Amino acid sequence: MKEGRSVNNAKTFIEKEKVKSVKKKMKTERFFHYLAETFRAMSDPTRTKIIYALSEENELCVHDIAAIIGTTNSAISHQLRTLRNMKLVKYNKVGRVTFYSLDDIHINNLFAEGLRHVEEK
Amino acid sequence: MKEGRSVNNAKTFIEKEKVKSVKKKMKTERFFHYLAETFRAMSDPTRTKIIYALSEENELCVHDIAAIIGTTNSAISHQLRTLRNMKLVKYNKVGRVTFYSLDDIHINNLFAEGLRHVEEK
DNA sequence: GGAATAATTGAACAATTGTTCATATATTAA
DNA sequence: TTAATATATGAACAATTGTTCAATTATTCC
Repeated sequence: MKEGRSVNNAKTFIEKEKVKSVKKKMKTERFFHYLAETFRAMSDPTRTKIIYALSEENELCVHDIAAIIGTTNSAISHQLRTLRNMKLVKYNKVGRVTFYSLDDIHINNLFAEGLRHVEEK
Repeated sequence: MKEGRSVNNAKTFIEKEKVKSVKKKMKTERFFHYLAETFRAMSDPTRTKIIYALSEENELCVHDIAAIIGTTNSAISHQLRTLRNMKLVKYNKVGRVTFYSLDDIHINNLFAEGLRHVEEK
């Protein structure tokens, strides 16, 4: 029998034990902020397009990404900065061309899991 | 040898074949928007806390989530609506108490992949 | 019925976001 | 050196977001 769940003499239905137990397992404020920021980096259509393109082709320059998505180099460059800051992409400069790719296999996994979810909904 | 990559007579370094090939694989505008929205649903610290709490305890009422996180019922209720709209959580109403839980195993997987990424960075 | 509790909702507000446009920096070619 | 190309960046703008506060709805207890 779970405490607090059934009608009882308490003023509220708060399940104190559950609250206590989960509270103990909670991570730091900083952790949740960083986790949220990671998801946020993937939360814009332009950025999901960029990530998808990179997941298909592995390495692309700014100009090509803009051509694929059909927008300006500037918009792509701004978004790549966001992805760079959140360490979702890495880059390799060759002459005046910067080639971008997904940072590591974890990003591929995380993104693939999102793809799978959307494809199945 | 990759076309367009080495110095050539073209005016630009755009790799036309790559662009063409990735363009062909691109999903619809709608798909990328929905994918972005899914990640966006997980892109706020309060919401990552809610999802984390639900991943630890499986079923929690609004009041308990607010107690765990340390904020108001109203703020939690607003955020739960966002999560409900994006089908990340489902609910089960018992009397005047609404119990929330993660919608399906895919949400658990997606969130767990995010956790793993952050824990390893 | 009336009081209390749980949750939801709407309005309002500051804060953040993503794009565009113009400009700047860096590299290459002539 | 000068012109062209590739990318990056700063300012500005509308649009969106997350919280708070107050009010509302729904249910239970007396």
